[in-house]
Amino acid sequence: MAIPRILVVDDDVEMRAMMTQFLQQNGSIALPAANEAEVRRHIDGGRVDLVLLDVMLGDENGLEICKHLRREQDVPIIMVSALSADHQRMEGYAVGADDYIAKPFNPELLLARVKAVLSRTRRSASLVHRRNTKTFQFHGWTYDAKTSEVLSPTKVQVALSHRETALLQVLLANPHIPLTREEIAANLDVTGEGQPPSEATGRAIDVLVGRLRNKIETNPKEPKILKTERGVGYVFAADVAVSDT
Amino acid sequence: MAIPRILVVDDDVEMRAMMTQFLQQNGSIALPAANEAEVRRHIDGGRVDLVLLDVMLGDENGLEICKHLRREQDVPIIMVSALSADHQRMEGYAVGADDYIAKPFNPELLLARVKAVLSRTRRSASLVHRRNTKTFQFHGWTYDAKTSEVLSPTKVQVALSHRETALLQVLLANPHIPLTREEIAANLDVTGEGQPPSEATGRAIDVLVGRLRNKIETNPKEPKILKTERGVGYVFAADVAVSDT
DNA sequence: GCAAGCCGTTACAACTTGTTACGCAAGGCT
DNA sequence: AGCCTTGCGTAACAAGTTGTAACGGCTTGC
Repeated sequence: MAIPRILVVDDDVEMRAMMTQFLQQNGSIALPAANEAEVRRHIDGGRVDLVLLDVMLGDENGLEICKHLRREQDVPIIMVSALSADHQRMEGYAVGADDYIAKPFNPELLLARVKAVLSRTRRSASLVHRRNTKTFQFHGWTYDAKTSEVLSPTKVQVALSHRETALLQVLLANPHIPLTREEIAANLDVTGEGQPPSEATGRAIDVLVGRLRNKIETNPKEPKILKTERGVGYVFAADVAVSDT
Repeated sequence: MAIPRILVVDDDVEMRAMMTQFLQQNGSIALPAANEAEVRRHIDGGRVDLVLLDVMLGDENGLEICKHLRREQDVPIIMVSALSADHQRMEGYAVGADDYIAKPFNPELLLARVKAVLSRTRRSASLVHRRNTKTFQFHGWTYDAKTSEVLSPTKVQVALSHRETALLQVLLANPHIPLTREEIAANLDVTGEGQPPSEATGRAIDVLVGRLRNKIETNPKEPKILKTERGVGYVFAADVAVSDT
């Protein structure tokens, strides 16, 4: 990320000065504010990556401001307050704060928590776009997670059904790790997005595995990729190379 | 989001039992683990939305595990520890933890912080996930996006197929807006997660609409909810109330 | 009114997918 | 070694899903 812009909201001038100065020394841009109007101006106007919001702001209330912000904004908010009782903290979380830090605090710790919230925001933002854009390669085969297409070593497309695709995804995510039928079933249903609420019972997984083998094993009688772990379950026994697209 | 799946990592059996039980009572799925191997197994295998990670795990170290996970995973991690000195907390944040909670802790506060981290993750992620936490009401009917369940005005569950559910979702997202067959088909495939790459041609949508009407219209011959827009397509003609879950 | 579309509906066929049953193979036990 | 129990592969089946096609009624414009 670029240099983070942090809005410091506190009506105590000294405290605000201390915090802004400290943040700036540690590589952030710190913007001061003392009331809701100023907060709003900054957020609506420029980019703000995180808000450090004091709870007691003269005749205004940080909790209220947080609640208002949450109604329309996803901006990360860390509440800062001398009110450190559990129920007061929980009130902060209840109105949508990402963290709640009691005063007085260790500035280094504040910085650590700011960084934690910022990196969680960043990681989550990039995740979604990446997740479905991967390509898996194993034993010459290719599985494209975006299109759910499977290509044989000779680059011929092979048609897999819903569940076969889901099974392959589960297996690809766990190469060389033996999975029980229960584990497979549970993850299959997750992939299926709740449509079939049936956590497949009986021998369904066995049959499914057999069908997948028929499609992706050169010799289904002697599986090289999807091996049986007697008494346990199944293993995806090939090395998997994952590449972003 | 669907029900959050939380991995509880602690080598103290009682503590782990307390935490898992509490989380489950509060609407999460809690998965127990006691060492890095088990953690890895769960994370690689199934979906895990958040990890509650104890620092002192017999001869293993939660900080190390956290560091390892962060090398390849974006999964949210909350460290839990009896080590509550500032430098110990900061060590937790330094290895990539999203939060650091000192033992002993108030379970309610733990829950609040878990929720805070999860919702930060969710907010930063995408609308797609958010969409699945809602309940839609129209004409006495209820559609729960989480479970894909449909309840009739008399609260009897009605079974919809994959595509019928997908169709209903598309319509619910566009109340009172006439949609062409092409628009519907395109959105159906998005919902279907790329499995059937067929952008349903011909009269498929008509038939699908007919089938859905048979299930959710009091009198399918005279549709009050899913109306036909002659020469255009179809409209979801009921008011929709959306509520978060 | 009448013809041309447009739409509802039924019938059908292709697929998918879980269940059952049968037979073979792998280990364990004596 | 030989037998026996248990687990696994798979073929056959049944239930359900979903797109296509065809027929007939209804609307619309002339």
